[in-house]
Amino acid sequence: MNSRKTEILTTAAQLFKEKGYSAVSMRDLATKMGIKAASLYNHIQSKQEILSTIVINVAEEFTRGMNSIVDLNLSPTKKIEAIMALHIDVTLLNTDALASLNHSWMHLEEKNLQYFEKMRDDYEAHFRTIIKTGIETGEFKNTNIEIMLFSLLSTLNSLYLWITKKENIDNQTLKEDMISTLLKGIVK
Amino acid sequence: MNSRKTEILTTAAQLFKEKGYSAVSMRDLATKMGIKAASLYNHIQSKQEILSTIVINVAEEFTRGMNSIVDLNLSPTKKIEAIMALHIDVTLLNTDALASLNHSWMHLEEKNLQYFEKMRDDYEAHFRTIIKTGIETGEFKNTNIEIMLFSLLSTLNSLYLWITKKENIDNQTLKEDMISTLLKGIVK
DNA sequence: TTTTTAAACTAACAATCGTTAGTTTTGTAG
DNA sequence: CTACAAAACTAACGATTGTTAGTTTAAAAA
Repeated sequence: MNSRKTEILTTAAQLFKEKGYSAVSMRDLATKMGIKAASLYNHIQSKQEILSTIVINVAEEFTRGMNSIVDLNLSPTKKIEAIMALHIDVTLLNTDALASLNHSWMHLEEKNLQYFEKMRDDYEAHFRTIIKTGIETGEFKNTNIEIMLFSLLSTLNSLYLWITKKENIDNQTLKEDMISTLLKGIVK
Repeated sequence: MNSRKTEILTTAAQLFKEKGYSAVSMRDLATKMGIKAASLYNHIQSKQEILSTIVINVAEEFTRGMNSIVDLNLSPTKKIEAIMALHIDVTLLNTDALASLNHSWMHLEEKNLQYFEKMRDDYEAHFRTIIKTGIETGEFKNTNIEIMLFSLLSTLNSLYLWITKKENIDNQTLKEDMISTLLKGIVK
């Protein structure tokens, strides 16, 4: 639809990735787009709207993905593999937005902040349930569940920092190697 | 030594953890300390000095730790276990500072920025060498080395986000379970 | 050619930023 | 009691912040 607005959002996401939301001024953003700061307001309502659009859209994408996976009739192992594929796919398509999701979400205002935190907590709860089920069925080791959850999530959440440096790895190999490393470890 | 300066640094680290360096004003910091912004300058030279002291100190601690481990006569597996112990110990003692190290390092000025990036790159290179040796000796699987490195590092770097929530886990159990999860995976 | 519309512009606003200068308060050592 | 030093204060600075109001430009529609 409004392609000029899309350009603003993608440019802002790039800048937010480099310096964070607060350190990027509307004049910085305008300069990068080759226009004046005031001109931005022909397309967007506020700086806050830029941030919330970037963060909420990609958060909703994760939420939709997780909700689909939860409903599938799969083993816990296969569900976790599906979650990893979700993260890799979403991260490859929204690398810069994921930097804002990870670093700048706390600058969302009241309403969107609550909405974001709800989605994040629900996501984590679904993930935790899948791991717990895997322990109960005997697929997973009986190690501390929070440590397992945290290890998987922090690696998946950090993907955006690293995924663009490895353009030589194809999507399928990346998924397979990440699944192997995270599920089965690195030692023989 | 100067205890008032130390109070400023720890208070600033708390605020930087919540909102990031750029979003914390000197007036915010002063208010949290119960004084006026101008009074801060009796103890510190600039806002930048606060950030660089916080970040560089803890970065140097990691550098010293890694340099010690590299020199030890240990197997790659044992060296990686030592690195994990290092991260857990440093993170427990400097939780707030690690938030700045992870989120606000890019606001360091020229000289300290280069110094920080050098330490970070050297740290990563040492880590990579240990993994590579482990693959060569047959201790580790022959999976993509960058994926292994990234998985381990991103989990260890994210510890600060999570470690304070788990005060019920004692240090030793935390180390053992993290070593198990990261080295041997979660599936049986 | 005239009209309309999207998207840029200039100029300015009130608020806030990091920081400095100079002064006052407070507690301790002589 | 006096003198001194540490650490607070008030007041203000020039720069930058997000944003608004009103105007001009450029291209498409009539």
